[in-house]
Amino acid sequence: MRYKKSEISAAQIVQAATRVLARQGYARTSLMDIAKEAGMSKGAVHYHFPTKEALIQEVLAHATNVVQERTLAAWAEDATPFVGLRRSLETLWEVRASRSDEALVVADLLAQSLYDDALRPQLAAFYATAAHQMRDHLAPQLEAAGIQPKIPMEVLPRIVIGLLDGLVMQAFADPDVLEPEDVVAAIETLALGLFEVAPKKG
Amino acid sequence: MRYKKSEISAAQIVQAATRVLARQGYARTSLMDIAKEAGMSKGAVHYHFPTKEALIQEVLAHATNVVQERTLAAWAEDATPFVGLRRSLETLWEVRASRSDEALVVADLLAQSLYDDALRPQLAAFYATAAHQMRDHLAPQLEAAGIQPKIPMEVLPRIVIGLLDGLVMQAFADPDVLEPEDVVAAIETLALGLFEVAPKKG
Amino acid sequence: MRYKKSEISAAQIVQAATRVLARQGYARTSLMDIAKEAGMSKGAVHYHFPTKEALIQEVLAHATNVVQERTLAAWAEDATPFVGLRRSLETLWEVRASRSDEALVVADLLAQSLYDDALRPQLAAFYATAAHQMRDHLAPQLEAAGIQPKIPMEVLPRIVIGLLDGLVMQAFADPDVLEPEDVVAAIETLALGLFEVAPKKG
Amino acid sequence: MRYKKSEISAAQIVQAATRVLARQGYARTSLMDIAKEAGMSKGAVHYHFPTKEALIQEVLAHATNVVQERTLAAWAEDATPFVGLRRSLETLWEVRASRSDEALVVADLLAQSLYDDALRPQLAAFYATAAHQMRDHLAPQLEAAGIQPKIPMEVLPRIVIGLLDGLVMQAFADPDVLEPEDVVAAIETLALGLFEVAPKKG
DNA sequence: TATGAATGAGCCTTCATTCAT
DNA sequence: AATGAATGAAGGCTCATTCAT
Repeated sequence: MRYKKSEISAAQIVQAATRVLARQGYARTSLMDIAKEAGMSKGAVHYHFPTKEALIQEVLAHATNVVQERTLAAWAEDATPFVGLRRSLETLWEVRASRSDEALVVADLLAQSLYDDALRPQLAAFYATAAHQMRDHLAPQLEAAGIQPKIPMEVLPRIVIGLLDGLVMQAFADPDVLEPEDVVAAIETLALGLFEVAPKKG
Repeated sequence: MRYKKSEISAAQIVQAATRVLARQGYARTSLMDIAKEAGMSKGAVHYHFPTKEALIQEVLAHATNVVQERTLAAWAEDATPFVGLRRSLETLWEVRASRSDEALVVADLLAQSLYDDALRPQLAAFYATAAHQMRDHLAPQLEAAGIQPKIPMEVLPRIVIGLLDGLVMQAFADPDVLEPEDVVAAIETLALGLFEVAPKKG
Repeated sequence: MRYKKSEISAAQIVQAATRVLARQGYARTSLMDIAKEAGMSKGAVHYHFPTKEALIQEVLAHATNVVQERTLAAWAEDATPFVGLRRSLETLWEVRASRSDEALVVADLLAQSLYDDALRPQLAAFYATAAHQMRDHLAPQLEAAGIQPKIPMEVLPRIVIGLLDGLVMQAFADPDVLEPEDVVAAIETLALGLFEVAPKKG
Repeated sequence: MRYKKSEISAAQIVQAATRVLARQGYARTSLMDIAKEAGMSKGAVHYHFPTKEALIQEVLAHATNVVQERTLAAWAEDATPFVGLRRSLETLWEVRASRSDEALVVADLLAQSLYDDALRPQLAAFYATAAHQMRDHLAPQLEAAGIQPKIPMEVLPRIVIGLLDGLVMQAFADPDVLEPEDVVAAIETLALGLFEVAPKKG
C-alpha cells in the first residue's frame, strides 16, 4: 500500500470539493455538500482538513495547479513564433473558456480573494507563475526571430492574461455574445500589434 | 411631499449595502451588517426590500449605473481621435482600478452571477451597455479620422472591456505588480495596434 | 351620518378577518393579511383594535353570533314535534357542514381556545347559549306532545350539539366519507331513539 | 447495536413535542420550546427532523397511535353485547376526556388540518382506522346476539366517534358542564336506541 | 382616522465545528 | 480513519406593535 488511505481520502475530498465549488460557487457551498459529493461524512472531512478555510486553500492550490499545467501544455513548440503564438493563444483561451471545474473554481475564488486575506497570496502567486511561464516561453522565441515587443517583457504576459481572464468573465455572464473564433481572431490581431521586427544589428 | 422619507431610507440602505459589500464581499455580508451600516434595524431593511436577493439586485443596479456614468464621463471629446482614445482609456482604467465601492461590488457580484441566475442578466446587460457606449463614441470619431479598426466594431468594445476587467482582477489580487502607468501605456499600445489608417478614397 | 366611520371600518375589519381566518386558520393568519383583505393599512387595524387578541375576540364574538342566528332560524315551527325536530336537525347540520366562514372560524378558534384563556369563556358561553336555545325550543313542544326524553333535558342539547360538531370535524378532515343524507338520516334515527311517548295521565 | 442513541433521542424529541404541544398548542409552540423540553439544543432537533413540519407529522402519527391503542384496549370482551358496548363506550369516552397529552394533540392538530394539507390525510386515516376498529368489534357481537343496527354499519362508527369527539371539544371548552356519568349514560341511551332485536327467523 | 415607517423579538433553518465511539 | 450525534452561533425572514405625521 504505497499511498496511505489518508492521502487518498484527502485527495478525494479535494476533488469532490472542486466539483461542488464549480457547480455552486463558494458562497453556496457547505461542508455537507462536499462531504456528500465525496461520499463521506462531515466528520471525515474535518478529520482531513481542520477547518473549511484550510480545505478551500487546498482546493485553490489544486485548481491553480491544474490550470497551470494545462496552460503549460498550450505552449506549443512551433516552427515560427507567429504560428506558435497564435496556437498558444487559442489554447490559453480554450483552457479558460471551456468552463472546466478548475477554471471555474479559480475564477470564483479569485473573487473571494478580494475579501479573504488567506486566499489572496495564492492567487497573486498564481498570476505571477502564469506570467513567468509565458515570459519564459516567449522571450527566447522572440529573440531568435529578431522580434521585439513594444511593451516591456515584464508587463506583456500580465496584459495577455488579463485580457483572457476578462473575456472569460464576460463569456460566463453572457455565453452567447462572444463567439470563440471572434475572440481568438481579436486576440491574435492584438498580439501581432504588440511586436515589431527589430532592425538588424549592423 | 408625503413620505419622501421612504425613498431616502431605501437609498441609504442601498448605499450602506454598497459600502459593506465592497468591504466584505457578498459571501460574508449579512443583512445585519447592512442594517447596522445604514443605522437601521434589520426589520427596516426588510421593510424596504422584501428579500436579500431583491436588495442585492438593487445594489447591483446602482453600482453598474455609477460605473457606467463614470465611464461615460471618461469619453473625452478631444481634438484628435488618438489623443481622445488615449485619454478615454486612461479614465476607463482609473474608474475600475480606483477600487471604488461600486467597482468592487460589480466585480464581486460578477463572480456571484456565475451561480446566481438572478444576477446574470443584469451583468450581461451591464456589459452590453458598456459595449454599446464605447462603440457609439468610437465609431464616429474613427470614421471622421479615416481610421479603420482591424477587428469588427461589434467585437472591439468587448475586447477592450475584457482587457480592463481582467487587469483589474489581477490588480486586486496583487496591487503591487501592475503599475498604473505601465498598464495605461500597454493598453495604449495595444489600442493603437488595433487601428490602421484607411487608404484615402479618390 | 348615522354610523360613525369608525364603526363601519371596525366592522369591515372584523368581516375581513373572518374571511381570512376561515381561509387560512388562526395559526397562519397575520394582521397584515387581515389588513390587506380589509383594504386598509396595518396601522388602521391597530387603530381600531389595540391588539391582535382583541380583534380575534371580536371576530369570535361575531362568528358565534352569526352561527347562533342561523341556528335560531333553523328551529322551524312545525305542526308536529317530530317533523319539526327532524327539519331542525337537518338545518343545524347544514349550518355547520356548509363550511360557512363563520362556522369555520368557530371551529378553528374552538381549537385555539384549548390554549388561550381569553377565548375559552366565549366558547363556553357559545355552547351554553346554543344548549339553552335548543332546550327552550324543544321543551314546550315535547311537553305539548306528551313526549318525554330518555335523557335529562339539561344534557340532551349538549349531546346533540356535540354530535353535530364532532361530525363536522370528521367531514372537514375527509369530505368524501360522510354523505349528507346518511348523516341526517343517522341523526334522525338517533334523535327518535331519545324519546318515548309518555303514558297519558289519568 | 451502534448508534442506538439516535433513535432514543428522536423518540425523546417526539415525546417532548407531544408534551409541549398538549400544553401550548400548535400555534404557540416553537422548535425552541420543544428542544428545551427535550433537554437538547435546537440544532439537535433539526438533526433528527429536517423540518418542523416533519416533526409535527411524526408527533401526530405517534399521538394517533397512542389514542388508537388505548381505544383498542377499550373494546372489552364481555358476556353480553350490551354490557360490552356500554363498557366500551365508557372507556372510549375516558380515553378522550382524560385530556391525555396525545388526545389533546390529536384534537389540536385536527383543527390545524383544516388548513394544512400535509396533516389532513393523516387525520382522515386516523378516523378511518378508528371506524374500522369499531366496526370489526361490533359487527360479530351484534350478529351473535341477533341485534340489528338501525343505521348502516358503515355509518354507525363514524357517528359514535363524531359524538364522542364533539363532546370532548365541549368538555375542553367548559370542563364543568358535562359530568362524565351523564355523558356515558346519554351515550348509552343513544346507543341502545340504535339497535333493535332482529325478528327470529323461522 | 388612517398611513407609512420603523422596531425588535422571535421563528425556522443552516452550518462549521466538536466529540464520543 | 471515520461516523453519527450534538452544539451554538448566525442568517434570512415574519410579525405584532409603536409612532410621527
